[in-house]
Amino acid sequence: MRSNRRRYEDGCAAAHALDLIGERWALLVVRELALGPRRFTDLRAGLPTISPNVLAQRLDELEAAAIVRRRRLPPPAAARVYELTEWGAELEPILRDLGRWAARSPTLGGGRPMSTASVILSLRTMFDPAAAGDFAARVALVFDGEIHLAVVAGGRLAVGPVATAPTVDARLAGDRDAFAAVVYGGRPLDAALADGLLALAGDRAVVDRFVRLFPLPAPAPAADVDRDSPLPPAAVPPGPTRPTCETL
Amino acid sequence: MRSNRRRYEDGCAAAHALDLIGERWALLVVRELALGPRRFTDLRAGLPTISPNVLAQRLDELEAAAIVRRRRLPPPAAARVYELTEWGAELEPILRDLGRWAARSPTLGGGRPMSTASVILSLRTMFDPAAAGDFAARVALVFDGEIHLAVVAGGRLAVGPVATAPTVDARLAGDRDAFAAVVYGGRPLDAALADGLLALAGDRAVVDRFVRLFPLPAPAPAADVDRDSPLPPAAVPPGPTRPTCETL
DNA sequence: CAGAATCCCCACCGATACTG
DNA sequence: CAGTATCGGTGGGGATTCTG
Repeated sequence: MRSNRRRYEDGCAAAHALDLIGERWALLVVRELALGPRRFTDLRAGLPTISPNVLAQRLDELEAAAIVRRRRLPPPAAARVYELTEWGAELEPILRDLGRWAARSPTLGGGRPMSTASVILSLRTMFDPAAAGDFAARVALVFDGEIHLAVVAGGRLAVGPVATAPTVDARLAGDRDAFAAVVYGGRPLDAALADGLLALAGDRAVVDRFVRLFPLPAPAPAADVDRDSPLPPAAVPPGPTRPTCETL
Repeated sequence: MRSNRRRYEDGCAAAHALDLIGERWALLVVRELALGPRRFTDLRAGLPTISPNVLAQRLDELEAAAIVRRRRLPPPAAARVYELTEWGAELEPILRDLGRWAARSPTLGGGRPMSTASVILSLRTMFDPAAAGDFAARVALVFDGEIHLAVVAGGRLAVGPVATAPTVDARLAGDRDAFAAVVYGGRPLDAALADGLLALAGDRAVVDRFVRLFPLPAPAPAADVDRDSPLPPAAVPPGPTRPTCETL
């Protein structure tokens, strides 16, 4: 049954990549695993609308492709967890590039819920060194009790989960989506604090600065309404050939 | 009908990217357009197993997403062509990264046919500056009568279609897959020339060197046969947290 | 030749129920 | 908690046909 899996019979390596992670949900499972091992139920929580049978099938396929490894934790936490292999973890930059590209989509709509992994990875994706300058800070983000440490220094950002509460300049806890609305939706921090969706401890000025380090890029032009425009915005020589060697 | 398109209701930008280019065949259509405008029939030739209705639907969706633009060529070539928008063309680096990642797949199998676009893009993907050193050359690759010029200089490669025959050090014409077998399959050039699948003109030594500029990386470890390995190769602290801030 | 329309079929997906 | 079983819906594969 597994043998008649639908495949592109194409020698292109990118097509093979789609054979491995092109099925529905596959890349989002990778996203959910990007910050560390997760249990089956954790994955369901991060992907609220996936069916359990589909998730199980994707995990089987990703394991067969050597992207995901299945592991049983030693007692007493006798749980089964899934984690990325070293090679599978190399998909994270691609995931970031996809996110950075799609952030310019003219059809991107905001306001939809994000998983914790999405929020943390989006910070890695959208961090702007120019916006950071020589700003330096340590900020803790707490969502669903999970602590994530963000360290900004030297125009770089490192952010990810930590096991124990670190010493920080500020700590922001509460609702992921409220946090995303402040960082990406331009919602005032005061508003999120006022309705109790976020709670702040420590240096307020640091947080005010921190949430502005992740600017959204300007969207690309939307699709033209009238199709078959005889002349494109920039004149292009007719025909299927376009020299691309002008870079040398 | 088009309104209930299946979508991830997920605020993550990468999920939105998959809403746009995650459907089956979508990214391969982008691949076929990466080297310039193509007609419907050209696309079918590069994607031999796609159904025409599916291709038409993907083109509609990609156009609605502002990734593809539809254009009617002026007479006398009264043909309709599809081309990437500027924003759509920014998917090419992601396509390359995907190909470079998948080239390490333990389940990558060779020998399947590649479209012309795949072959040319694969050269951009797998070009190794270290292998090139200070080698410099101009090589023409002719597949199905389409001329592609590859220029190697200063540890860089530029390759793409050209309209008219350029002055080159060497010229290789014939079968795409035979060319791929020489570059990626380690097949001796002599064998391909002997079959008549490839024809060489100009400096043979240049071609011998050129085809070695695109080394395949070593594959990643395959999936472990015994699942639930209690201890992974490298000991990992149990639990869903893994600090990732050690880079600072 | 370009591409839209139609048919059938099946694999996949989604949802719910169920079980060790 | 970690999946499996089942069933209905749908989108894709493939073939064919039609039209400009």
